[in-house]
Amino acid sequence: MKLTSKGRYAVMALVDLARFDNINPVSLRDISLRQGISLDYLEQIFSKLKKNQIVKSIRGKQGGYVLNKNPNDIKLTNIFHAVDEKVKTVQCKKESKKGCNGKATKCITHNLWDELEIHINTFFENKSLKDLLNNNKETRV
Amino acid sequence: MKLTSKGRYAVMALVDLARFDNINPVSLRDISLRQGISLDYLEQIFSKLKKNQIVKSIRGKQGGYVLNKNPNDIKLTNIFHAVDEKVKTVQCKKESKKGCNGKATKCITHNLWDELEIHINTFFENKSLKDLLNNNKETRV
DNA sequence: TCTAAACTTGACCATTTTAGTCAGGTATGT
DNA sequence: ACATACCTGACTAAAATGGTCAAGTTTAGA
Repeated sequence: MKLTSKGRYAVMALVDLARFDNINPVSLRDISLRQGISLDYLEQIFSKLKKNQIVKSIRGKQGGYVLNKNPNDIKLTNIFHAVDEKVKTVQCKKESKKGCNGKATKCITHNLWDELEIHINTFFENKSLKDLLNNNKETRV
Repeated sequence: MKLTSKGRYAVMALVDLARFDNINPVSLRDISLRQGISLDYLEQIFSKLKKNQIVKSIRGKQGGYVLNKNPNDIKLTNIFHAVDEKVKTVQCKKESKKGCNGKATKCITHNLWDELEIHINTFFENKSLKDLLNNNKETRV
């Protein structure tokens, strides 16, 4: 199981944004340069972040993006949800309470994968942008 | 981030195996039928499980596979490692202690991804086949 | 001894996902 | 008016996924 770069980039970009948006909006071009992420790709990502009210955009010259919430209120789970980075451990539909893979019974390890999904999502729910900013100030290894 | 079916199948197959290998070796054909997994695919998976000493094989008629260890000593992490299901959250090389993506400095969210990786791996290290067997007897929902 | 069941190995492949690129827009501060 | 920046959708090469297929070897049991 691996994290896609869409999710990774989204978080990187938002941390970058959070550090620089104190006064002026931050342009994607700047983020692109600082973080080494393709500008075109960033635009796709920010389009989704905007749809999910995580950032606001200011168009025109001197424009850019600004956080739309307090960094403390932006959890990893919100970011990942916005860019469709989701945790999937089971193939079977969630809705069909019993029966996986067209069988009459629940697959033998169903509970395990549910547990795993919860385990991972808990991590994402407890981690906010604020946490990452602090963490980064310490530049701890 | 999602679990691949190679990893999922490996665990399903081993739980199945653990339940039936008390007396005789279990054939992949049986597992295939019970779990609804392609026989050819199972063969690939068991070849790896065998290389990693998780199962033993008995060839010939009436042959099949048997666990090579106590279910309590087979952790999820062992199974996933055997079938190359690994948790990857960073693109950057582990070895290069400083510097991600060819940059001089660590990427801004590096610590986060490391934490996440540890968080997930901890789950895998603490879960054994034995746990899954018990869990399944209870048939809890 | 013959045969069928079962493991063994390696090549092959269609589909899907990923990680972008490209080409055009539109809005707005100076 | 023009440069800067956001906005949108189509497109695509490469990798990963989730298998299939073919051709073995081994061994129990009739």
